[in-house]
Amino acid sequence: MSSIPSHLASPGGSGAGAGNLSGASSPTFSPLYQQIKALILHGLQSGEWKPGELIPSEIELAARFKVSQGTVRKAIDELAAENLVVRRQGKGTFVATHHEERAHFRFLRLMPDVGEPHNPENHIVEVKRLRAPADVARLLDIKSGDSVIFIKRVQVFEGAPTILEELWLPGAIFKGLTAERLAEYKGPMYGLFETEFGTHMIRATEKLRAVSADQAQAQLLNVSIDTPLLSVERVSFTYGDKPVEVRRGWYLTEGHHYRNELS
Amino acid sequence: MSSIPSHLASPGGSGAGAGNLSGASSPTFSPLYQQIKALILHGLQSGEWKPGELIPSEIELAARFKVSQGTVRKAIDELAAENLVVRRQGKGTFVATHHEERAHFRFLRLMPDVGEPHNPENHIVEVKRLRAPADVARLLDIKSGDSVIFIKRVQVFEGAPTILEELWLPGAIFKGLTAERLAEYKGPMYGLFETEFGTHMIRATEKLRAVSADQAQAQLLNVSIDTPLLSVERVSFTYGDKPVEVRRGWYLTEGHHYRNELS
DNA sequence: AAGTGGTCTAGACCACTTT
DNA sequence: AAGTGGTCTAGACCACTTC
Repeated sequence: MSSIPSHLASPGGSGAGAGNLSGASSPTFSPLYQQIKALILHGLQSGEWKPGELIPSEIELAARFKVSQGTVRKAIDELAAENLVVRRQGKGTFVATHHEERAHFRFLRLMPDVGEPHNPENHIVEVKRLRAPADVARLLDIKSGDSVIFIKRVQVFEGAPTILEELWLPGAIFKGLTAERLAEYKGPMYGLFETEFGTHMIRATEKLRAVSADQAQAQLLNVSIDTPLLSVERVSFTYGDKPVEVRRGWYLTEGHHYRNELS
Repeated sequence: MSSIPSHLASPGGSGAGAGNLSGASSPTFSPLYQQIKALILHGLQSGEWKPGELIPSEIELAARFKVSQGTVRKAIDELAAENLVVRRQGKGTFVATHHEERAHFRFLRLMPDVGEPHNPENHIVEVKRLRAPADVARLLDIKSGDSVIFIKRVQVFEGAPTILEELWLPGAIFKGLTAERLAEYKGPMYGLFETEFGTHMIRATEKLRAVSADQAQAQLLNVSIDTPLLSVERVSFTYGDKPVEVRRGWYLTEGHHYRNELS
């Protein structure tokens, strides 16, 4: 099912001079490598190459798209910079996956104040289907009242309950997700989403606040009411900037902190 | 500091071991463009080109370093990706500066929940010299007891006190910094550091926690005691990963949030 | 030995800015 | 018109991995 891309309208390019400026209005150009990038992105989005798999070599892509290897290289360079693919010298270029040590801590920012980061235990508190509240629906870009999966869980670090999270997932995508499947799954939840539901998270936005633990939160985290908690509201996106998860977390930050790098 | 920046041109001695290009495999090698990047970085660090200034063109740098323009380009690409320089087509490549709208919100992550971000008013509470406590000294990579400048300030957004900050700066670098100068200065403090003290921040690490306001903090922020505050501990670095600021902030997050992008 | 990504070069042309 | 960064090409060679 190799889709031969339609002709790329290249403004530049040496040799065959296709570059035209004489047209009255040239509203949009994009560089050739951006068009190539979009084509590769489409291959990722459509599932032509799945997470963990090898994509065609630069030379092969260059031949397929009828451009030079250097142009393919620049396209892949950007995809690699965005963590969508991973280059491995001598082996090839792979679709990024959450089933890697490398990706584990990209979305888990809570670190122990001393010592090495550890993988949390996962305690599922509740899983149910319900109709999306207005605020969640807006964030997920679905209609208010559409079916969503609601998950409540507690993550335990070294025996201490530390993170309480509530997740809302679009029911249309995550149909069939059960508490049992979640409970038995080892590793990051994004790995499960990727493997079982074909939905690969690529980026997220977060809003952080300091709040006081209410009665229910205090009980689940085994602290007293009004303990300060770090509130983290996350919206995660898959290819095409499509939102696929709303996650509200409350982090206990005694002995842990949320790390961030500014550059 | 004792090197002569203007004679980077001769390839013979530059880089100490970076001499030949066609070199056989040696224990340590770095790609040419990384060596060029290091040389340009040295020009930035040594003050040969100051923030806001134009650096030599790619062609000129290529001639100076005796490499191709493409190699210089790749070196500058990385520097631009790290926000150390800014490329402007048709004009040239400029040293990054904090005196730009563009940079203003790179280190100010607190955003209003609704509406556009606004520039805060700056209220200096206290400025004094003192001896570095052990924890601050460790973070600043100086000796405990060395002179540091201590600054306490409150930032006011739209009339509401929102951020309380305490800064520790190495006395050796920020000699002569006074409350008056701070109070009268408009714009981001990093702009002042850059212009008046020749110290340009390039990156920072932060640790975030949720805490309860103590008596003094509550009073300065005009909230009741035990109000949850977002605690932000920042260490800022200049060229060469040298720490030059420790900043401890307490953010009021009612009506504001700390935004973060994960990718 | 063959295939992959990584580096480096040289040259061409384009888009943008200033002179 | 001249200079700058931006794009694109073609070819060479290197380093790493696998066969």
